[in-house]
Amino acid sequence: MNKDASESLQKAKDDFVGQWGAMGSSWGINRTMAQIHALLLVSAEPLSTDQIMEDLRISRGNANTNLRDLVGWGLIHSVIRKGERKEFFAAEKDVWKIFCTIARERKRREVTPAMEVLQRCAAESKDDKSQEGRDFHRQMNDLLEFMRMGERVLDHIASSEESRVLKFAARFLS
Amino acid sequence: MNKDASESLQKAKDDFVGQWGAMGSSWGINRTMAQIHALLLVSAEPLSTDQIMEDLRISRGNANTNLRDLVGWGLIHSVIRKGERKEFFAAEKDVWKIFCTIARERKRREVTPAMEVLQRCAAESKDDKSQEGRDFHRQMNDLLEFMRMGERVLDHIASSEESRVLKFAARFLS
DNA sequence: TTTGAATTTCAGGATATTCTGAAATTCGTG
DNA sequence: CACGAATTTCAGAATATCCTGAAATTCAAA
Repeated sequence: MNKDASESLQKAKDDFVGQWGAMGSSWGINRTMAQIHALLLVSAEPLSTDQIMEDLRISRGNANTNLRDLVGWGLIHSVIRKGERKEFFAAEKDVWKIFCTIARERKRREVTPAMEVLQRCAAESKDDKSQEGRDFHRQMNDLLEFMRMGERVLDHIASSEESRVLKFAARFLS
Repeated sequence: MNKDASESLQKAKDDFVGQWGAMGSSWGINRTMAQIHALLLVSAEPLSTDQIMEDLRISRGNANTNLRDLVGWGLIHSVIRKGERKEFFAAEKDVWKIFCTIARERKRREVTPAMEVLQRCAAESKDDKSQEGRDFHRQMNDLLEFMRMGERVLDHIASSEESRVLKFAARFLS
């Protein structure tokens, strides 16, 4: 992963990349994507597609697809080096920024569509006066309201300074 | 799903169950499990395995496995009716409680193991004095610290009254 | 415009996950 | 006990997801 790293450091990095990749699955992220992200997270220098292929023993197609997806998420970006023809990739390393990016993207990809479903189901049952109907409508609205609140809080967190959020968290915990 | 529900209400419920199931995938939950949960969430009465099989058109084995998993998550519980031999299932419907349950379980199943990995990687690189080594160690610790903070906040949220949390959220948002 | 390195695409193969259905087991009841 | 309803288990089938490798495409440099 980096020729300068000592053997034991290299082992620790490989460990991280491997484990982080395995974790990806349970988070609904494919293994390769999580591994590439982990690899770039602990790489001192930007890496080329070929370096990533070699390091993780994966095909070019696989590397390319997942790199594009990671760029799409905003978790990595490409780096162009003077005089070099090929593209390199580097990960955002600031944990707070990573968190905000993931929160923003998961909201866009998963939370918003879910809320649209709830919205529609609530609307469809608005005029049903039976007990069943009222209960269902209530349940949809409860879920909706909860998610709206969560969304607002996350938006606010993601658009605040880390220090301000931490200060608030500290106050909350005390 | 319930013989009393009007046709349009029935359609809204089916819509919810179907869509919620599809959503499950992107949240790393299998479709059937999400569907069963959705079905029980909007069912006025507890349902038996056979009713669930019929409603969702799934096999007994599938129904049984996923019901057990949902019980394991604490999202549903079985209901024994006097004089009835078979088991019925009902979902917790309070949104706040559902949230706390999911937060607790995902923490146990996903966050804690991830933190153990980070902990180990940080330890393995503690004595490496190279720049590479220091950077890696720092990165592991940053991630770890961030997750610890998140964990503490979530724990605190999940063990507080909903009203207290909402009050704090309101203050944060203002 | 030509050349070839770099990147992208995607059909088909490889894996992983989920589901079925029936047999095995459990367990309340007579 | 013996019966049979209810539940559990699990091998194999069905499906969904991911990966490979090679051909097609893009694009900078000459």
